[in-house]
Parts: sequence; C-alpha cells; structure tokens
Amino acid sequence: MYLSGLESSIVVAEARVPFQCSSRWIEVLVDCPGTQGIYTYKLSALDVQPGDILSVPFGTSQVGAIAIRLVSQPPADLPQDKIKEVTDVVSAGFFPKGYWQLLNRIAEYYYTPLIQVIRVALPPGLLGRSQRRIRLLKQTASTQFLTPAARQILELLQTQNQGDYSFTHIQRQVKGAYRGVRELLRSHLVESYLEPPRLSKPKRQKAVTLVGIGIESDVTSRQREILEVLRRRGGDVWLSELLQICSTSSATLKALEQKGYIVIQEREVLRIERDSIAQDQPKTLTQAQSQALETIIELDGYAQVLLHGVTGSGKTEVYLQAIAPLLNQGKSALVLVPEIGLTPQLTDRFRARFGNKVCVYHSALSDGERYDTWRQMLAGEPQVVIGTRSAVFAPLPHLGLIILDEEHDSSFKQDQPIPTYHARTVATWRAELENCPLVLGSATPSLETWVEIRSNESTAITHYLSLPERIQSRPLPPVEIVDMRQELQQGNRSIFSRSLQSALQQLQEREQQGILFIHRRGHSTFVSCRSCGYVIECPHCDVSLAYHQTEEKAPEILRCHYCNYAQSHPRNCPECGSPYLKFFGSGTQRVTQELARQFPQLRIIRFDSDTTRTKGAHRTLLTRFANREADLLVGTQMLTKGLDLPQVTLVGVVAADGLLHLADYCAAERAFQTLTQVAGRAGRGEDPGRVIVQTYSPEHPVIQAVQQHAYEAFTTAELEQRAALNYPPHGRLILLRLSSTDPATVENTAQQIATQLNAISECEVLGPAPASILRVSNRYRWQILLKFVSDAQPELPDWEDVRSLIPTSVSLTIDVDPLNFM
DNA sequence: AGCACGCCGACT
DNA sequence: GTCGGCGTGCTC
Repeated sequence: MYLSGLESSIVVAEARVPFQCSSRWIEVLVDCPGTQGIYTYKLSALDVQPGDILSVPFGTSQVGAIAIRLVSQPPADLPQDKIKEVTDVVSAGFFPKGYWQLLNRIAEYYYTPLIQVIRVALPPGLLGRSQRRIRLLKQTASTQFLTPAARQILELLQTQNQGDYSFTHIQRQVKGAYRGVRELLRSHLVESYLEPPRLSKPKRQKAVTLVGIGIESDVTSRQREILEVLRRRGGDVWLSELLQICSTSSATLKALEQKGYIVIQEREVLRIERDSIAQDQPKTLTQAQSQALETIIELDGYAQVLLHGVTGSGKTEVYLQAIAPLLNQGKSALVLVPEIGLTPQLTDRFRARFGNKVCVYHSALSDGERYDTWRQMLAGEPQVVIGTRSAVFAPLPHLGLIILDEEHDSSFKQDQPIPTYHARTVATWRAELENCPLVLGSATPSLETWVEIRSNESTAITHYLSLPERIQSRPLPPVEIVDMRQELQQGNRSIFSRSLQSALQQLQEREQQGILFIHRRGHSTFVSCRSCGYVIECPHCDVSLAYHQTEEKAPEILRCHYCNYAQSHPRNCPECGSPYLKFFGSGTQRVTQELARQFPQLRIIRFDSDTTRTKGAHRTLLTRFANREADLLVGTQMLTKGLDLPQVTLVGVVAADGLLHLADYCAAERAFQTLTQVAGRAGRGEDPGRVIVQTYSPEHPVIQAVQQHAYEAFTTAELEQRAALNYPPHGRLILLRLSSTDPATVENTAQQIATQLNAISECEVLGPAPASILRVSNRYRWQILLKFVSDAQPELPDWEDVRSLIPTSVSLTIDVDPLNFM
C-alpha cells in the first residue's frame, strides 16, 4: 500500500496550533527501506505537529521520519514499553498547502512508496540517519594471523589518519568486508559504533541590531563610533563583521547592549550565492509576444498554456514579463529548465531583471546551499526559483506561476531511481493543486503536450499561444541537406562535405562564428582489427569500447560509455596480435582533430560532457566563445539546449544519421527536436544564419521536416503512426526493468512476472525481452513493456506483492511513462 | 538499511 | 557436540 488517502488525515500546519495535552503520541512515516506503514512514538517535552520532519530511534539506529498525525491513544495492540520517544524536530512547519497531496499523487501514479517520494522532494540531509562506522583501536598489530579480507580492511583503516571509515565505505573498497570486520571486532583490533545523523541545521550567527535612538550621553567616544558605523550600515550588521570593521572587542559591544543601545541576537545565515549583475529593463515585445503575455497575465487560477515559439522568438522575455507583476502581488514563480549549467545565460537574464529575488536550485549545489535555499523558499518571500527537474518540488508558498522551458526535453524525466517522475506531469498536478497557471515553452513541443493542448482548446483551461516569428522579423535559417553518398561517389572521403568545408573556410574569412554538432562524444565509437575483425569490448558490458584521445599527444584510452571502465589503447589486436587497428565512427574528439588538420587556423572550443565536467566550465567556455576567442564550437546534445549566441551564423551537423536510426518509438520525434533545436542556434543576431545537415538518408521524413521547418506536418504524420500502434500519447506505457548478476535468474523471473501480467486483460504485455544491451556493469537486464490502450489508470498487481515473490538477487524498477528504453 | 534470531554443514 | 555460515523477519 502506498498510504494513499493520508492527505485527508494530515493537517497541514499553516499556523501552528497550540500544543494539545491530549495528543501525547504521534504517528510517523519512517525513512527506512523495507518499511511501509505507520509507527507510533511518544511525545513528552517536544512540540510536534503533523508535517514536521523528525529524528526518531528505530531499531538500533536513528532515522529520519515525517510526523503524520497526532493521536490521544496509542494503538491498543501495541505494548506501552515498546513505544519510544521522538528524539528531535529537525525541521518544523511543513510545506505549503497542497504539497502533501502532490506527494501522495506521485506515490500512487509512479507506484512508489510515499517515503521515497518525500526523499526526492526534500533536500539531502533533512532525513538523517545514523551510520555504522569502524574505528581502529590498536595502532600496531601483526597482521599475519588475519584472513586477506581482514588484513586489507586493517590496511585501509591505517591509511586514514583517524583510522575511521564508514562501514559502507569499507564494503565498497574490500570484498568480503562483512566477514573481515567481524574478525577484526572479535580480536579487538577495531570497534564499531553508530555515528548520530549529521543533520542539516540552519547555520546561525550573531547579529547586532541598533535599537536605541535616544541621547547618547552615557557612551564613550569609542562606543559612539561603533553606533555610528552601525547606523551607517543600516542598523543591522553581523557581529563578526562589526568586530572587524571597528576593530573592537565583544566586551565593548556587550557594554552597549547593557546600556540598551543594541541587541545581540543569534540569527540564521543563508548560504545562497548571490552575485549582482548589471540591471536590465523589459524589452519591447513583438505583436505575438504581447498577445501571448496578455493571455498569460489574465489567467486566473489553473490553466495549461503551450507557448509554441520558433527558435529565437523571444520566449524568455515573455516569461520575464509574465513574472514581474506576480512578484508585485507577493507571489512566487517557479521556472524549470532542462540543465542549469547549460543555461548560465538564462539565469543571468533573470538575475539582471529580478536581482536577488532569483534563486537557483539544482543538484550541483552543495548540501548546505540546497538546504539553505530550501529554508529560504519556505519563508514565503516573493521570489523566482529557477531549477532543474527536482526543483518542481520547491516548497514555495503563494505560487503564482510555473514555467517549464524547453518542455520537450527528455531530461525532465527521471528514469533512475524511483519515482520515475516526469517534471512536466508533476508540474501539471502542482499547478492544479496550487491553482496557478502552467506555461510550457518550446520550439518543438512534445507530442504529448501538443495533443493535450490542441485537443482541449475549447475547454478554456488550455491555451495555445504561438510565436511564429523570430524577434525583429529575423528569418529562420535556411537548412541545406547534403547527401553524403553523393559526396563519396564524387570522390570526397572526408567527414566534411565540400559544402561544409567551404562554409568553414568562409567562417574565417568573414570573421563569423559557427557551431558544429556531433552526436557522440569521444573520438571513435569502436576500435576494430583490420586483420581479424575483432572489436574491443568492455569486460563488464555488452558494448564496444569507445576510443578517446583528447589531443594529439595525449594518452590513448578506450572507455566504456556505460560503466566508465577505461583501459589504455593496445598497440596490437588482443586477439591476433595484428598492429592494424582501425577506428570507426567519429565523435567530438575525432572531429576536432580532423578540423585541426584541415583548417589549422580555425580556433576551436570543444563543448561536451568531457570538457564541461568541472564546475563553471560551461560558463567559462561559453564566455570565451562569446568573446570571440574561438571561431567554432564543437559539441554534442548540449548545444541544443537553449544556447543564445547571437554571433553564430553557421550551424553544421556532421552526421544526422546517428540520431535517425535509434530503435525506440520516440526516436523520430527526438531526432526532429534535436536537429530543429541545433538549427535554431544559427542566425539569432544581426547576420543571417545558415544550416548544413550531412546525412546518408536525405529522403528521411525527419530530415525533410527539419529542412522545411515543418513542425506541424511532421507532428501530424508522427501522431498517425503512434495512434496506429497505440503508442503514447495514444495509450500509455509502463516499463518493468529487471536486472541481476545472474543471467538465468533474471530471465526466469521476467518470464514469471510476464505470465502473471498476461492475466490482466486490458493491457498488452510485450516481452519479456532482453534489454538492447543485455549486460551493463556485469548486470544482466531484461524488460517487460506494458501497453495500455486507454488513459485510465489500469488495474495492476500490487508491486510490493510482486517484489516479495522475486528472488532478492533480482532488482525490479517500474518506469511509468518511460522515455528511455536502454 | 541494520541487526537480531535461527536453522544447517565443517570443525574440536 | 560447538562454531559460524547466511536466510528470514522486525524495527513503534
């Protein structure tokens, strides 16, 4: 059971009711896998309200918990002496109204225990749990009587200067750790202890506030000076800061406090990055932009809006001007974007417009920063939160608008761990519960959104807003399709067509900038022996290793793109010893090398997940490009996500084919979106742009649609195909992923579950089938796809029952509305 | 997740 | 007969 219906019993604490003496017990939800259900705890001194986040003793350890309901009687069947007491309130005062219902809805729809949903919604560290740690007791000990595992653990502990590691860390490092630790415990070489949960707590600091305004006859000149500094600073300064500025002592300040001039108080400090940026004013809107803005501003209550604007049509300006009046009304706005690192420009623009009312929330923040941002949001000041997928849970009270930018982007879908939620789906529910509008923005709306909006247009709850033109009537760039088969026929064996070559040449001559899109990172997709045909594969996965070489003399490495395994590139074929190894397929590295060879004067920046791994790398690379430190940006998918580089005139797609021939049902849709988005990077500024797409299948419908900027025609055709096969948005899918280290066990289990599911009449069971790559990281993967004709929530087995029937070695995840079929 | 309890095979 | 493997079940 998923504790649905709990929302009726929880009282969301808007104003905390005074402590009631009749409620001496609290029912809580405990953060512990394998437990569902409610546990009752005693309350004596603590004031606990439903929705509070608690720390409670559970079994031998201390775990996080959520207070659900105050009760005046403990359950009759529960012996009094078993009831423990709540240790602490970690965070009091709950989420805004409707939030609890949202979490419950997610739990139900995505078949996920409620506590797991709560875990993704809360910042890390709030649900603390104690951790078992192992500590070295005797420094010098002879290790020769120990088993290898025990000796290894001992040596590991000795490398750390405290001789102290968490048990899980040891388990990761040493195999047979369980046994080894036991052995060491028995011989008293180490001890095991429980470290209490390290809970995120608000960081507090002493602040000095000026209170006395009256005569200052009783103060010394030194004290008067301090008061003057304090007054100049607005009457409110951190204690440590004041001590520094006035180079005084805390005793002097204490004296002033005694005399009643100042108050010294502990206050919460929020660790939130806030750099100031040049101010920016609202821009004049085009006709279409004003019309869209007007519609959005006039919305009252829940509505779903599709803002369908071609690339470069100025969607962001519409967002900004839609948010401005909300803030004045004391409301907040939530802006969701695919990947925050990729859009420093977007956050900059928001900061420039709204200053420090803008908060950025995403997983790259440190735990402390996330925690503080979260606390800050709870406070309810009107603000704009920009974030990635998980920011859909931002606990903003008075939410006035939710914006999902680039709504078609698949990074809004989580496919690993459960809940496998889609931020768009959750945002829709949230907007409904908060009774506020949801704006979905894209140049290439997903088919789901398109159907949802267009088929409900008469209902007044959905609105279709179109920005058919670029700002300042700039034209969309012409797209030239190059048939690479003809290039080859005519004797051009380069990876660049003659058309692209001359365009790159012109780039330099005209001092313009360009973007080159490559589907893959790395150098080559696989390495094969020309003598025997052997392909070098990953030892842990059923894939070939990709060849990586960052620059001319850098080490040559073979890397698995699935499990990150790496080995150095062998000189000879491991199978037959032949020295003739050949690289196939080209990634970003190879293309940059090739460019350097053919266009030595061209300055290149590589922009892919290899070069942007470090913090702030995106911004640095983009700034360098914007400053014209390079002529060409060479990169992967990242280039498609809302980059606004007005100086780019040329966009080249080296090989569109890699995108076209993927196996899953949404491959065509995604290829169209990606190519249209890359193409849209060209000609966003004064100079007109052009796009060159190289392909071996120029007649492919996706290529044709991209060339003609024909979103609607493509979508209509694609929807017909989907309807014929009952694929989303007609009908729904649920994917069961099973994996295990043992190939036979997964297969059998998959078979069993499929048989069970076949009994459900309204759903079509596809599979079980091995995943397209059977083995990844030494786990064998099987899948079962469930297809439903109707949109109704189908009757499915209780997954907890299913789980209890499968062997523990097999893991099962349920992916509702899957997008990733790997 | 941890950690008990508890039931079967290799040793004193 | 005991020690110690890890399978099963509980945690208010």
